[in-house]
Amino acid sequence: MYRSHNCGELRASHVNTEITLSGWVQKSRDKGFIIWVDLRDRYGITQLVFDNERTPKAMMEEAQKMGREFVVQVKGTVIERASKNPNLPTGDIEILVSELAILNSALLPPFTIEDETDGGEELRMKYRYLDIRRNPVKNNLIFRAKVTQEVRNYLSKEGFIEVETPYLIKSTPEGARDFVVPSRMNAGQFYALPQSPQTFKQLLMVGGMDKYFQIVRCFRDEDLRADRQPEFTQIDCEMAFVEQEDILNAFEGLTRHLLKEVNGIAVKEFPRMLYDDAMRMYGNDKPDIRFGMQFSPLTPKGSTFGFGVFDDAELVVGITAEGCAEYTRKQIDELIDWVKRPQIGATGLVWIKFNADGTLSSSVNKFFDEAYLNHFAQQMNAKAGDLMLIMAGQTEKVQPQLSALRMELATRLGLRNPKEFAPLWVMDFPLLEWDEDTKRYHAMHHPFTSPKPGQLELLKTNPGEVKANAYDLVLNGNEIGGGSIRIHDKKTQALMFDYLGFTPEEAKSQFGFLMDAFQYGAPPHGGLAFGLDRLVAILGGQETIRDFIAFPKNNSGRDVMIDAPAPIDDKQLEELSLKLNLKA
RNA sequence: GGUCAGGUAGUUCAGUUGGUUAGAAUGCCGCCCUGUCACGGCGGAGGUCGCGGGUUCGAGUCCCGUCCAGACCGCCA
Repeated sequence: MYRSHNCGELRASHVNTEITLSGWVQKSRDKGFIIWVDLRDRYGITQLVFDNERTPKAMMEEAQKMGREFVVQVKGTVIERASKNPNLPTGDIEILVSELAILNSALLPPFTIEDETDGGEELRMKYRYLDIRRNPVKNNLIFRAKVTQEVRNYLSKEGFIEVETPYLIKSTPEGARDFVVPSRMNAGQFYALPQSPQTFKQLLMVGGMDKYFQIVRCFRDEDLRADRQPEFTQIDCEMAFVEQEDILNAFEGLTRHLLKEVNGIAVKEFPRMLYDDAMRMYGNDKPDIRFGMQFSPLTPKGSTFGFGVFDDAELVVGITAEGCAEYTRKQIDELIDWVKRPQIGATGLVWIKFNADGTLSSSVNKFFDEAYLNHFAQQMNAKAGDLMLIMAGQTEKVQPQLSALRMELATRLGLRNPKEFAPLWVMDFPLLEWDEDTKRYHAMHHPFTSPKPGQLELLKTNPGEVKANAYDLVLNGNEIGGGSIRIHDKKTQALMFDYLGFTPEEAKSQFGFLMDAFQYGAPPHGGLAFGLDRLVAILGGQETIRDFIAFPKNNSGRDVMIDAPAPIDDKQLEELSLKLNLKA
């Protein structure tokens, strides 16, 4: 038996108990006459004690040899400490060791195994197995397990069936780049790893599995970001015989359940917002509604502003930063520089201070007198002490720019409390999106999304105006889930492929299996998929998803621990009927 | 594909206008220490300044190239 207890559970009530513990040496403090060793496992730290009076000389020498991260087993007696440590749950006791076995020695770790490690990202990823010994990473993984457990609890209770769908499927040109896998038995042919189990879950609906879910890995061969991995996990769900309302209710229920069970928070509001309103009021299809600062469109007093920048603009819109009128010129200039950075790309930023004494001053005093500025202040609901920030230009440029500024200001003002959760449904997304590169419309969500009832005809005349039965679940300014009511009849699906520029032959060869299935009694259906990695990170109150993934990829899509991807040898290539064509 | 900021001791970093023997903290090693828990004291070891080329009397520092890693844009239905 390696252990009778773990390293986190012994208390004063265990004094005089004979116990066996196993774990890693966190640190030893050798005072010469006495040696304390912090023994660590997943559950906590327990202090071992060896001293000249009570420990045999040979064991004392053995104890002195133990370095960091040695794996040891001890038998001993729980004793009360002479000096207790209130910072440690086990701080009232220590173990007087009677038997010591070094189970394995350890090289000195390349970074310290502590909450505030001295290790950089790269080292931590190379030695991820050591990193996982650290509380922050370990606790994140445990937290993730809790979330997935509660997802299964809730959905199972609601009658959802967990079904696995294949990972080796077929490549399609729609959407993201596919990871492909060569087929040895079918020379010259390739599987693709799924970007999502979308078509399979729809086929499960045709198969009569009317409530399905799966916690499933998905793969997209696109460039990475801090919050984007080439393989990521979705909570994938689909339901048959449902309307949009049924789906919203079902997954609002799941989200409430998670917030309650995982975070102990009962969400009151679960508001819904139209996509058009989100864009108008927040310039963003995933607004963070933990704070206000809504967009205020500005209109001139008369027929024109008399200020070229505003008069020439498609949209003049501002946000009001409460209590920021005292920002210095330097602070405001810094904000202006911030929005002008290439990443944001704004051409400028107009500011108006509503001073505490009621006067108004601005960067555009030349063009607007105080009465005119007051007109703006009224339009923006500004009051004394507020700072108004205004952008003007093309709607599709100004909206994301001012939205970025809104988020940045909120971060600086401390309005984005990670312990506060504000979920939001954003609904009625456009069905199609114009793509400047290919000069054609693309499905904004995916090509299986159904248009709003009665809008099918509009596709012919005004495709950009067509709204879809599509919805996103937004939490604290992050899209954590998205879904739609699907098309479930062959005719509409064929029509959709036609509008998206597929020839009938292409549609048949790529998605014929789905349209065939629709001919055999496909029920109305719809669903939703949550991005689990991001959801877990947000529920955990953190920005980065990487530390909620046991073995993440780096910025270049590499696993630096196992050093993947890697070349394969010629024999393998030959088996796969592949020839490399590398540029020198 | 692009933009920005990086690569210096095991680790995290500093290094001025190009100028003597490249520093700090921490970790590591040794000795000491009668209750530590961020233990403490004294001493010590530890460097291909990512790599290659160039400018210069002289390069960690300037220039060019390259590799690696990071944030973002494009991309991600």
